[in-house]
Formats: sequence, C-alpha cells, structure tokens
Amino acid sequence: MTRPETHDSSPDRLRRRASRLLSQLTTRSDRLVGEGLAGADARKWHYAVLASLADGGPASQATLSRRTGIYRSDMVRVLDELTDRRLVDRSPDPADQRRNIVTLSPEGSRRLRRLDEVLDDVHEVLLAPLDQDERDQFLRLLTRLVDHHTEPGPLA
Amino acid sequence: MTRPETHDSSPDRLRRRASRLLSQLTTRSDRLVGEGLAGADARKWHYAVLASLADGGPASQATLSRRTGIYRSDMVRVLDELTDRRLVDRSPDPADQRRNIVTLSPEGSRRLRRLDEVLDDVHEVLLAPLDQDERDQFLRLLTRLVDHHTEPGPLA
DNA sequence: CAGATCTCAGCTTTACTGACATCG
DNA sequence: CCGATGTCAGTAGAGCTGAGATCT
Repeated sequence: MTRPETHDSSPDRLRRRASRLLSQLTTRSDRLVGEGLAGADARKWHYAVLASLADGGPASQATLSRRTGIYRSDMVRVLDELTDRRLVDRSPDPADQRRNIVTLSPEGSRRLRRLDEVLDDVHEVLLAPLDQDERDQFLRLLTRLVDHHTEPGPLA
Repeated sequence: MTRPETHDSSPDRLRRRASRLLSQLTTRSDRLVGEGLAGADARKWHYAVLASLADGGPASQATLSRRTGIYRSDMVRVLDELTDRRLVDRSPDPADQRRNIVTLSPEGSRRLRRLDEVLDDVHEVLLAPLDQDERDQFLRLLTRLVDHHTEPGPLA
C-alpha cells in the first residue's frame, strides 16, 4: 500500500497533522486533569512537585525546577501554595545559604497518593478508546518523542 | 477496579503520565509550528482557516468556526488578518444577510501550499525519531483519541 | 419571539523573560 | 568577578465568556 500520499489535495488535511491532533488532545487532557485536580484542591504543578519530591527526594528549588520543567520564577508561587497547605516544608540549606531545601511532609505524601488516584481516573477517561496494548504503544511512542526533544533546554 | 496497579512506588511517575507527556510534546510542537509559520507571516489559525476553505469550500464564519474549532469571537480577528493579506475574501451572503461568505483567493491557495511545505518540514523535525510505520501508528492512535473526545462540543 | 450570526470587550491561565539582591 | 539561587514584576498568546446588534 504504499502510504496514501500524505497531503496534497486530500479531503481533510487538518485531521492528519500530528501537531493539530496533539494540541486538540492536549487541550482536552489539560482540562480533564485541571478539573480532576481542582476537585482535590490542587493544580497540575502541585502534582509535579509532590511527585518529584517523592520520586527524587528533597531538593532545592532550582533542582526541582529542572526536574519538573517549571520555571524558577513560577516555582516560587507553587511552593508558596504547597507550604500554605502544609504539604511540603521549605527551609534554608545550612550548607549553602542561597538554597532552600524542599521536603515532602507526611501530609504531602498522603495528598500525593490521593492525587495519583485522581489522575488514574482521569487517564482512564482520556485513554478510554484504547486497549491496554495500545495504551502501552502510545506511551512508548510519546516517550520517545519527548525524550528526543528534551535536551539541555535552558529553563531560565 | 482491578486496575493494573500502575504507579505506587514507581521511580518516576512523572514520566509515565500520558497527560504530562502530551503537554510536554505539545508545548514543543506548538513552538515549532509557531516559529515555522511566523517565518511565513502566518499563525496556526491562519493555516486552519485556509486549509478548511480549501478542503471544505467557501463557508460562513460560524461554519468555519465549527470546522476549525476556533471560537466565533476569535474568528473575526483571524479573518481580519487574512483579508488584510488578501488571502481570503469576506463578503455578505445575499441569501442570508446575517452571514458573511468567506472564500479562498488564488493568492490564498498559493499561500496554503507554501504553509503546507513549512508544516511538512516542521513535522519532519517533530516526528524525527519515528520511522514511517511508527508515525502511522502514532497518527492512528491520536486520531482515535481525538475522535472519541470530539462530541457536539459547544463552541460558543 | 426564538434562534443564528457577527462583532466587541474583557477575563484567566500558561509559558516565558528580565531584572535584582544574595551568596559560593 | 562569575555564576547559581530565590524572588518579584511583567509580557504575550490562547482559550474562553458575555453581551449587544442584526437578521431569519
């Protein structure tokens, strides 16, 4: 079959552009995630930081920023919100006065487990039309693409 | 619910959440598309409208809005920009005084071909790590997901 | 009058930049 | 002095809402 000659005068070129499908699906995905997390008094950056602390251990704000992809300037506000909720502790690093050390509180761990459940449900909705094999395939392809495009990116 | 015990204490849960991979990849994709199209004095909505006109024929603004997913209120501005560039013609529908009929100009067709080339290049970069079979697979999965989540959505 | 269409005006969230003081 | 860190202020664009005027 030889592939169907990509675009040219194809009837609906909008529906076969990966970039467009991606942004449509991501809009939907972001909305589902946002609503799900909002129901648990959280936002997606909250989850990212809590998960990063659980998986990678305590860290400075700059390190967290690199691990999660959140800009340093935004990290400040996210940590403000997380400390307000007593989910993390932020205290100066005695070994380096520039840094804060951010650690996950027990309450934070509990909250993270709750958010993981919420996200499991959200993904069930998001990926509903795919069976398990297809989900794995999709995840693998996505991961390869993201890895390929994740380089020493700056993150000011 | 007998879900396959996904996460729990997995080492990096951030990297296996489809929602997160999607938003990372889409951020990258949007940037590539935006930069590519900017180099041709266009934005992604321009492409959407031009392509929709080419594939679906002349239409009213409301119809275009439904076909492209652009809000009616934003469509006004996009069409302002496209008419400024003489890429489309917008004239009142004699059969229905509420409507404007938007048609693709010859210049618009030419521009669309140019933008399609730009987007081909962009997608080459975006999908670089995948071979052709994998790209097809990815496209198929994406399409099924998007279709599943595309319902009579409002679009005010 | 109900409903569709076009338009304008404005809000909110997100990603991102720039600058600054502090410290190693 | 250079570079990293935490903080604050602000920008640009996307997505979305609401309302008004006109027309079917």
